[in-house]
Amino acid sequence: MASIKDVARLAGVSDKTVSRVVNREPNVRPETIERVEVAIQQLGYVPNHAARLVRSRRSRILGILTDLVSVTPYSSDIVRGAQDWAHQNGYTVIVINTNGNTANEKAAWRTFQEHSIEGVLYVTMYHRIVDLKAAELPLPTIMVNCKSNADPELMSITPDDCNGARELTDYVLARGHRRLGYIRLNPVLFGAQERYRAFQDVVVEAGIDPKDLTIKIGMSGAVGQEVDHSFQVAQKMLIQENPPTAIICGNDEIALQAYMAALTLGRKIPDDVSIVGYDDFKTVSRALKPALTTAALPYYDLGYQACVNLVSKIDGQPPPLAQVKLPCPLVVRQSVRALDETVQL
Amino acid sequence: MASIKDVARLAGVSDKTVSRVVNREPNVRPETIERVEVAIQQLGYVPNHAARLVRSRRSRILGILTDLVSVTPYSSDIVRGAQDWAHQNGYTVIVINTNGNTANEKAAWRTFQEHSIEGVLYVTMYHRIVDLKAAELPLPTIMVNCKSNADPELMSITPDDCNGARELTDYVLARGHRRLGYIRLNPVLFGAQERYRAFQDVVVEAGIDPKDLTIKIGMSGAVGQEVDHSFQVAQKMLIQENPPTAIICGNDEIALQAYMAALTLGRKIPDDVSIVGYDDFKTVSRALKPALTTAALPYYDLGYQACVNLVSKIDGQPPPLAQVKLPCPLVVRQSVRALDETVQL
DNA sequence: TTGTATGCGTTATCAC
DNA sequence: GTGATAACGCATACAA
Repeated sequence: MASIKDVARLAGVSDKTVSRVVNREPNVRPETIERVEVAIQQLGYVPNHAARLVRSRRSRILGILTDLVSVTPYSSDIVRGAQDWAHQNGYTVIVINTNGNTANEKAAWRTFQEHSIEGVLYVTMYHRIVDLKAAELPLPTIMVNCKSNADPELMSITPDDCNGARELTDYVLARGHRRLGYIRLNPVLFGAQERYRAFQDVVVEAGIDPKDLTIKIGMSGAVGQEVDHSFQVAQKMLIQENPPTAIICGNDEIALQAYMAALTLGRKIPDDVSIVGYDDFKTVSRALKPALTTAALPYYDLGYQACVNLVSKIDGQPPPLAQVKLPCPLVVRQSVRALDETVQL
Repeated sequence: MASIKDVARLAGVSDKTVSRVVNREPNVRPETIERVEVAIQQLGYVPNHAARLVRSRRSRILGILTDLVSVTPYSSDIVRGAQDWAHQNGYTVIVINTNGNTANEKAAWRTFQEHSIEGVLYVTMYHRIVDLKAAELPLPTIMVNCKSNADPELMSITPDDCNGARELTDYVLARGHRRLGYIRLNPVLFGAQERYRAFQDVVVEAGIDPKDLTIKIGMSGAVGQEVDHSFQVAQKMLIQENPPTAIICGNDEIALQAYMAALTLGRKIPDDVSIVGYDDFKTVSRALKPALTTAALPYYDLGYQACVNLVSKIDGQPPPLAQVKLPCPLVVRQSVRALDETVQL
């Protein structure tokens, strides 16, 4: 590999002048720049990041720590968002997946330190609570899709499951539904709790009769190996006396099960029963017939915005807030029917 | 950050001795090792990768270049497989997503060079042909999920779509099906072509009457923005006179459409119609009722094995083969019915 | 506008 | 076994 000295020799200038050209520093005569650039071209010179880093201490590398990527394919959009921001802003990214294993996580932090990383995105694939403390972390860190109750100073960025679920429920109610089914996501998940609580709040505020509510758990078990009984749950719901006119599902995968259950029973969606999901897991939500109305998890933006906040903190600018929530926009498709005598939204 | 010198001073030894301990070189007295390690602990010393790299020229970093991660969520398992191998073997990985954009790709190669990367995994999210030439690449490279017709020397590792499709078709035929539907994946995709050709070959070899075959295209258009008409196609197939007893789908997403179509028409799977997919896209294949019989794309292994082959080449050991194919194992679930008078497999 | 001296944290070489 | 010294490729500070 050609070094800065080779370029200098070929261009007939000193190392420092080449350095100036490469780093676009001022005070170099245009014709010198030209000569240097020709030499760079000829030699195929590319600056050596390591050597640069030894002196300058700015690595322009961000670390991303992820846990269970294998389980939730779409959440890797968090990583994509972060990478996009990074590359648009001259940063490079090192991603390390721990598989939720503590030893791996420890090794990852060490690797980050070895590479003089400037800051870390601590990403979980499920929205959850992780009780880290800033003081225990060796590098500036932002939690993504998770947050710490132990340390309110620790920056975090999470989806606003609560508001998303409110809007979704509001939407269903606004279309005249009063007899509701709710199939809960694994209660272990923080997002599941928030969604469910929001649903409850809205339903109480709207004065829905509790007797008109059928609430069941669709998934349970440890994260990554849950058992899914939402198909059976949905079927039971549908064959009961006075079945719900709309079923709100904890996420899109449950909604898929509800679809299968309804179709198997010969029910039409949304004519016989309306269904909504959550996540906007596109391979499901867009593929279903009719396409699924749901709330979109802002994975990509989570990663992108996390970088913005993290780097602004590293650069010493105080970030707007320690705890940021990103909206989960309602995605209206065709799976909810407006009941008679109802004003269309 | 503590440096090797700080450790040396605290331990009362020279820099070089610390270096020896850190790198587990021989010829250090055990008690010296002990003293040094205590000092390392106390100072929280972590070796500086950049400084190390300036001297040693071995970065132990691998680069991964990906194209359209956003479109095919599961294919990011390629990256996961590669990362796992890397971390198990003391390597670090830098992933750069180009979004299929040429300018991004050029920038990525440059970034790789700046970081003195040892080798590159050129990963495509769809199985396809990319006509690169080894001589034009600045770093040792292996193509993953794609290959070059332009340069047979260029290493590649791809899924064996051809054999996977053969096995799948064989499986369906072995269960007594003779009237077959085939819904093709986007013919633009190389994998789609291989799968279709294999299907044709098997069907001819088995002496199936061409009149008993209904073959349609389910998806078309540019990669990443295709139009999906497989739902309609499947419905038409099912309402025709003498409908197929089994429908072979180009992939699992099409299979999902076929399921919806069948259920909407009140057909039972697999009693009225058997369905198989391809890919083993688990959010679909496992979620469907009944669960989908399909062939699994070996994404994870592709990434993992690519690293093995690439690094063995970098280390000067000749890799077994330039062009490696990995099997797509048949995943038997419940979506295919054995017709009467048929021996169970 | 350009060049020189020095040092970053580490490893390589060779001497003790 | 251990240590002194040079060298890696570049940036910083300062001199010319």
